[in-house]
Amino acid sequence: MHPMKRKESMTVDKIKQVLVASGAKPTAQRVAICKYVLCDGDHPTAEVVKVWADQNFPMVSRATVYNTLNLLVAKGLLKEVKLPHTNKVMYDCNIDHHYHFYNSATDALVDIDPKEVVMKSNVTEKYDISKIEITFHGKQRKK
Amino acid sequence: MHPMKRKESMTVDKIKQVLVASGAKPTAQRVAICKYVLCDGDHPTAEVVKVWADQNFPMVSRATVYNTLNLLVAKGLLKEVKLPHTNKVMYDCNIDHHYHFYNSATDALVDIDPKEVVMKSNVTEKYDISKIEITFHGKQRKK
DNA sequence: TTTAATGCAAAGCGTTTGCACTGCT
DNA sequence: AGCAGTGCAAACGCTTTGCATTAAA
Repeated sequence: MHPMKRKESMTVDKIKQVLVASGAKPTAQRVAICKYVLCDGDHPTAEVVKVWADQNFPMVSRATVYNTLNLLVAKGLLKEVKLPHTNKVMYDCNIDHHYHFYNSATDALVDIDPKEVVMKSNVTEKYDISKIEITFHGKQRKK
Repeated sequence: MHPMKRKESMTVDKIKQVLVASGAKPTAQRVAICKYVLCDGDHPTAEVVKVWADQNFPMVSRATVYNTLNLLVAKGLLKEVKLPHTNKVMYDCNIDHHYHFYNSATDALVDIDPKEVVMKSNVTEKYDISKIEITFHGKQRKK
C-alpha cells in the first residue's frame, strides 16, 4: 500500500495560468496562497494557511485566506475535507476521487488511491449514488 | 438492500433502568430526552431534540439538551455522526457498527448494515485501523 | 474610472462553560 | 445539608459578512 503521489510544485507563471484559466484574477495574495495550498501544503486548515501566509507574504488577511480557499473550492481546484475529529475544514489539492486515512497518532491525513480499495455493495441498486466517502482511522503499524 | 431495523420504543421504566445501569441519574429531563433520542428520533440534531423537548416536556434548557446528549455519547448509548454537508452533529441511537447513506434530496440519513457492504483493502496491512467510515451520498432512485 | 479584491471588525452559528439555583436523597 | 443536575447567559471556535479602502485593467 502506498499513498497517492504528491502534486509537483508549480511556477508562479503556471499558477497564474491556472487562476486565469478558471476565471479568477491572479492577484498577489491568491498566487501566494495557491503556491502553498495547491502544491506544498499537506491538507492544511485555513488557520495553517494563514500562518504560512503570515510568514511568507507581506500581508494577507484572514478574510482573504477564506475567500481564496472558497474560491478555489468553487473553481474545482481544491477540495474540502471535513473529518469528524475536528470542526476545522482541511483543504486537499488532490481533486481526483480518493479516500483518506487519518492517522490519529500524528493528526496526519493521507490520501488513499481508490485502486487500493475494493468496495462492493447493493446500496447502489436502490440508491443513485453520487459520491462514496471512505475514511480509515487508525495509526501507523509498529514495525 | 434494506436499511437496518429501527429501535423499538422503550417504556419510561426501561429508560430509567438503562440510565441507572450506565451510572446516570434518571432525571425527568434525561428520561424525556432519552425517550426521543434513543427510540423515536431519526438521527436528530441537538436543535431537533430541543424543538421536540419544547413541544413535549414542560422545561428543558438548551444546556441540558447538550449535557444529556454528551452524557449519552460518553456512556456509549448514543453515537455522534458528523457529515460534511452540515456542521450540526447528528445523534444515532444505533450504536452497532454501521455505515450511512445520506439522501441529499431529503436530507435523511439511513443506516447501512455492514453486511450490505463488502470492503477489502490493503490499507489494513500498513496501518492499524480502528475504525472505517463509509458514507454513501446520493438520492433515491426513480422507480 | 470603474470594478473587483482586500482588510478589518463585527456578526453568525453551533456548542460549551461559569455560575447561581433547584430539587433529590 | 449536601450535591448532582438544571437553566440562563455569556463565551468559545471557526467561518462568513458588511463595508470602507485599495489596486488593477
